[in-house]
Amino acid sequence: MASNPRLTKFELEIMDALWKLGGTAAIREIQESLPEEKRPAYTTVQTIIARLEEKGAVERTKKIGNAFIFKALVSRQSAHRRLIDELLDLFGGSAQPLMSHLVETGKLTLSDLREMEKRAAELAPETVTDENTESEG
Amino acid sequence: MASNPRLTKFELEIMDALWKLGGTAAIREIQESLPEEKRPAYTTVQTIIARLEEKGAVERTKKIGNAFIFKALVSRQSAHRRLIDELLDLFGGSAQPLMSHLVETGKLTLSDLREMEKRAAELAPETVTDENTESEG
DNA sequence: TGACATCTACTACAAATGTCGTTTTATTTC
DNA sequence: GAAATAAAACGACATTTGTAGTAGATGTCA
Repeated sequence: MASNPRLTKFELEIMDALWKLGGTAAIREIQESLPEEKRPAYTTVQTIIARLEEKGAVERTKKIGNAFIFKALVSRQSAHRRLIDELLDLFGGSAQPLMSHLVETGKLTLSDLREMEKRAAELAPETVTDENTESEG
Repeated sequence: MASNPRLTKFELEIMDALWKLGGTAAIREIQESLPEEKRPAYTTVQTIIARLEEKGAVERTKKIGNAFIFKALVSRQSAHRRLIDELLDLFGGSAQPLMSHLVETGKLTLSDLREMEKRAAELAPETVTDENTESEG
């Protein structure tokens, strides 16, 4: 589980581009996949990729023409997990205050919650009926 | 809504100390309220407070002796909101992927969700019965 | 009022981040 | 195999963040 490095916002954006390209791409592809308005210079992307390489977030696989092809080594999933964990840390490690916030600001609706409940129920077969919910044996 | 500035991790920690002290305190108090293991030098706290001042997150109110008393201008609430919004941005603005993650990693349990549901129901009297819940607009 | 304790103001500095430009090297094409 | 092209390597610079030292102002106490 070693590498799940801390990535900056910008690094995340580059990773996101890479993920969207299927997890494997050349620098030029990545650069050109970014929205024109905020498209950094080729060498900027190059620098970021180099840093991502140092951090173990991507690696170069083969060469096509004279360009290296890079592959994502961290998944969107794990990058997201990392972000979330860091946020939770700031909230004292618990997800509840975070939830409250989302509910209070309308970012989470009742039906979102119901969906989640189903999912949680699947993952935790422990689910008890209703009144029966006390102490375990 | 002007001031809800981006704060760094460290700045957040200092703000947290300040909030815990009731939102108003002198630098010395803040510094000494931090856990010994990771207590920065007095002047370090001073520097951070100065930066927080520039960012409009705190202001100096009065003087007691020769020390300034600082007051938090951003609430824990709004600082948290800011953090969450930024995280959500990275998730494409929607809270659901975030939720899924929390559920899947066990950070959120069924009963957490049930709690939240109650809260949501209170906030949104719109609550629909069950089957009636689909598409609109 | 002078010695001492505290603060504030100012300065400094390294590491991380954002953002390239230039030089070198490899590839392709006559 | 030399010119044109594209990419890689390397280096650079401003800003932000983490971290603190020092000098000068201010308050305190005998």
